[in-house]
Amino acid sequence: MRIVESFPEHDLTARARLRNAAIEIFAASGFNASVRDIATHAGVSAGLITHHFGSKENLRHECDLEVVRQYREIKSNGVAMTPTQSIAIISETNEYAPMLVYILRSVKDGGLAGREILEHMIEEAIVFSEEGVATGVVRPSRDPASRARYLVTSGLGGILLQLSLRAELDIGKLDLSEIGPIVRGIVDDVTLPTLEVYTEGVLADGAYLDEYLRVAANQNGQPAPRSETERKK
Amino acid sequence: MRIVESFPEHDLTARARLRNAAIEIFAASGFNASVRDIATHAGVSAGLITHHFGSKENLRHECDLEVVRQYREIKSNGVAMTPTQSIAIISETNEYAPMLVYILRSVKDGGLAGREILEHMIEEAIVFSEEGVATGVVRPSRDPASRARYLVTSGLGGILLQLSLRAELDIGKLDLSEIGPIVRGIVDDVTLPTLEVYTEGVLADGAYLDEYLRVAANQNGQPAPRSETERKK
DNA sequence: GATTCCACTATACGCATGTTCAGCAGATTA
DNA sequence: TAATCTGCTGAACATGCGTATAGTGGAATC
Repeated sequence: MRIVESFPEHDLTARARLRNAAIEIFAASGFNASVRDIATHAGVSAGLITHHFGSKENLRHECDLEVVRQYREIKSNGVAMTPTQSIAIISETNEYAPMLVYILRSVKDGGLAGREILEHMIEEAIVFSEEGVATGVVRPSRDPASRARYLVTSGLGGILLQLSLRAELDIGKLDLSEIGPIVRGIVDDVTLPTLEVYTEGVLADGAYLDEYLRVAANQNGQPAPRSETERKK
Repeated sequence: MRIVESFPEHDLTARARLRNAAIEIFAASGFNASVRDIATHAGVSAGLITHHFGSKENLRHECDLEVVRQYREIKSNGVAMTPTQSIAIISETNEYAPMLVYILRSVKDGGLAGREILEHMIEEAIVFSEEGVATGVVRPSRDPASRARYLVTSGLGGILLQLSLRAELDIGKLDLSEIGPIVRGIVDDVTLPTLEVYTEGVLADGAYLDEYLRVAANQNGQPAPRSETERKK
């Protein structure tokens, strides 16, 4: 007996193995990796990729979907937390390394998977912040959505930047087994200053914030409202 | 009469015009732009680039040097400030758009110019923080160097991430005249949450920080000291 | 005025890429 | 057993890339 619908059910098909090989190569070598490299790594010929996926772009798209699915699956078991913590936890399981690096690369250059996961993290941060405010752990904000977006993008962006400096993400191949220690090193370095800033702030008093609020209140149309309209689209 | 040493003095030489065209194209289209595109934009043939610079890599290197030089020149007039403020100020002058985007792109993919400028910003943040502590504007930190690095990388990384989302930095050409408004929009959106976090923090009390300090003090060798040794290299 | 020099162009070479296509081997079907 | 189907291969094609090279025209030098 044979399975007619080839793809959605069990993922032991050659097609799925090909896609997983692609995820690994994309993670290790970046999204400019050649289809020949992917095919070689999967032990098949280059033409088979076109045969199964039609084009490299389609293959990339299916990798995106699969990676997002994996991420959601992992995340569904745990509680909502800060992106730094999520990355730290995921980086502890070596099996997740390809997915993790794929995601980081995708976030960095604005890929579909990266956008999706980033927005997911922001949504997560919003509810996490609301809950924290309700239980008295987190301070309320004048603009909770903006703060959530800021905290997520700066947290994740900072890690990405440090990763660019430590791992040579952009040049040549990357040994996926090295990514765990590197990420954990970054998280370690970042934890103390993050906690300091999150609990004590950086500025000694509220002069700058008060000044900004005063200016923003006076000019009702510049620049705070501009940022609001821009945020909507 | 003719100038023998062609390059360092006044920058009206064809070679310099070629390099400036390269900076503009790299900024508009990314570092994968072809030498033919650069040559066309400069109104010359592709072979001339090889003739003057030897290789595309060398051209890129000279662009890096020039952009860093321009950045230092602009910065030398002003006071040290946070990277977000620096970017905001530079983004207000349209003339600087190519340099600004070139820098942002270079930081994003770990280029020489990006690394140099990032380290420069961190050094700047350290002295700025020291001065602030001395005058009572900035709170002292348990690890000032780590905090400076954290603040710079998260600030700049966050802007880069938001830029990836708003401008299609990675796909196709970018209209350099649009970058000013986009960057200013990002800065506007980020200013309030930044000021909030910097003056009030995010967490309501010091429980998490105290807990971290207690754990770090107990295990003298893990993980805080690890991060110290890693930071040194 | 003849010669040398040099910025510059046009063409072409070698290479890597994504994709196409004719064909093959083995399982399935008749 | 014969026919069919299909996952798969190997070679080839078109394209875009960085670079090498031969050649040209006009200025500088003698």
